[in-house]
Amino acid sequence: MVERSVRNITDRFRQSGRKVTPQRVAVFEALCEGGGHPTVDQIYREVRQRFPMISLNTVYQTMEALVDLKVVSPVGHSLEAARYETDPAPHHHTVCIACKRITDVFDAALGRVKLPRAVKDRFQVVGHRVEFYGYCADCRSPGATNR
Amino acid sequence: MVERSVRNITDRFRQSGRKVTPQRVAVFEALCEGGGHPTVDQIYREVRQRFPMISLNTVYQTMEALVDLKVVSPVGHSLEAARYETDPAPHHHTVCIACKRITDVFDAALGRVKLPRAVKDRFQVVGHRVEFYGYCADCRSPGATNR
DNA sequence: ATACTAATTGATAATAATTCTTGTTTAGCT
DNA sequence: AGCTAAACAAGAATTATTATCAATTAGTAT
Repeated sequence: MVERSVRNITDRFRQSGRKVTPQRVAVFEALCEGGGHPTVDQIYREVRQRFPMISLNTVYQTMEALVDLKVVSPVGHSLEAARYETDPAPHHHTVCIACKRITDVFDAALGRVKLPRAVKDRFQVVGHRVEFYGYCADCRSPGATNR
Repeated sequence: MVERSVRNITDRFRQSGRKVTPQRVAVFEALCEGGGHPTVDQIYREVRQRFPMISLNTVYQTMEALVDLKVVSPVGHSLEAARYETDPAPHHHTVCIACKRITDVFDAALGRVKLPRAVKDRFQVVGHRVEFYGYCADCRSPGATNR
C-alpha cells in the first residue's frame, strides 16, 4: 500500500515537471510512517537515519512541493508571528490567506459546536475555535467567485 | 472609557503582585488603540513613539503578563513549528495545550459550520477548521474534571 | 548508452520571532 | 528616605524558516 502511494507520488512529481530524487521519496516515506502530524524537524531526523547527508533545506523544499501538489497540507493557520486579541467575548475569526488580516466573527451558532462524545472521553476540552480562511475583500483574487 | 480600562488594568497588575510601570501602561494603551489583532512588533513600534527607549523584551514580558491576567489572549494555536497532515479527507483537530499533540477528529457535523451570510459577502471562504484545545489523556492535569 | 540542461542538493549564511542573561533602575512597601 | 524584589534596557542566544550558490544529478534528447 505504501508501495502504491510512493508510485503515485513519483508520478505526480514528474507530471508537475519536478524530478524524483531518492531524498524526496525518503521524505515522503518518513511522512507516512510518522503517523501523526510531524514537524519538519521530525521528518528530518527520521530521514537522516537513511540519508545522513540530507540537508534540512531539502526537507523544507520537499514539503513545499508536497503542499503544492496537495499531497499534504499545513495544519492550522500560517501566521508567522503571535497575535493577540482584546475582546473577551467568545467569538471566532476569518483569516485572510494573503494579507493575514484577522477579523472577528460573532455568531452564536459557532459557539454551539460540540466535540463528539467518543473523543470527549479522551480529551479535556478547554475551548474551541472556528477559523474561516480565505480571501478578504481587499485581497480577493480577480475573477474568483464567492460561494 | 480608556481611562476606566487603564485604571482596571493597573489594579489587576497590583492585585496580582505585579508592579505598574509607565511602559506597561503604554503597551496596554497601544493594544487598545491598535484595534485589530496586533503582533508584538506592531505594539513595539507604536509604544516606541512615546517611549523610544523601551525594549522589545519589555513588550514581550508585558504581553505575557496580560495573557496571564486574561486581559488578552493569543489568537490561534501556539504551535512553535509548522506541522503537516497527510489525510486529505476533511476533518478537524484536537490540540493538546501541554504536549502539542494533534489528533484528527472526523465528524460530519463540524463540516456543516457556516459563516454568517453578512460576513460571507465580504469574505471569500476557501475552507474552515474547527480546533478544540485542551488536554489530552496523557497530559490531563490531575484532579481536573472532564466536562 | 551518452550528453545536455535545468532542477535539485548540501553547506552555509541570512532573517525573523522569541527567549535568555546581566547589570542597572524603580515601584511599592516600611 | 531606605529596602528589596520586580522590572528595565541592551544585547546575546535560540529556533524555525528562507535565501544563496557551487556542485551534482534526473530526465530528456541524441
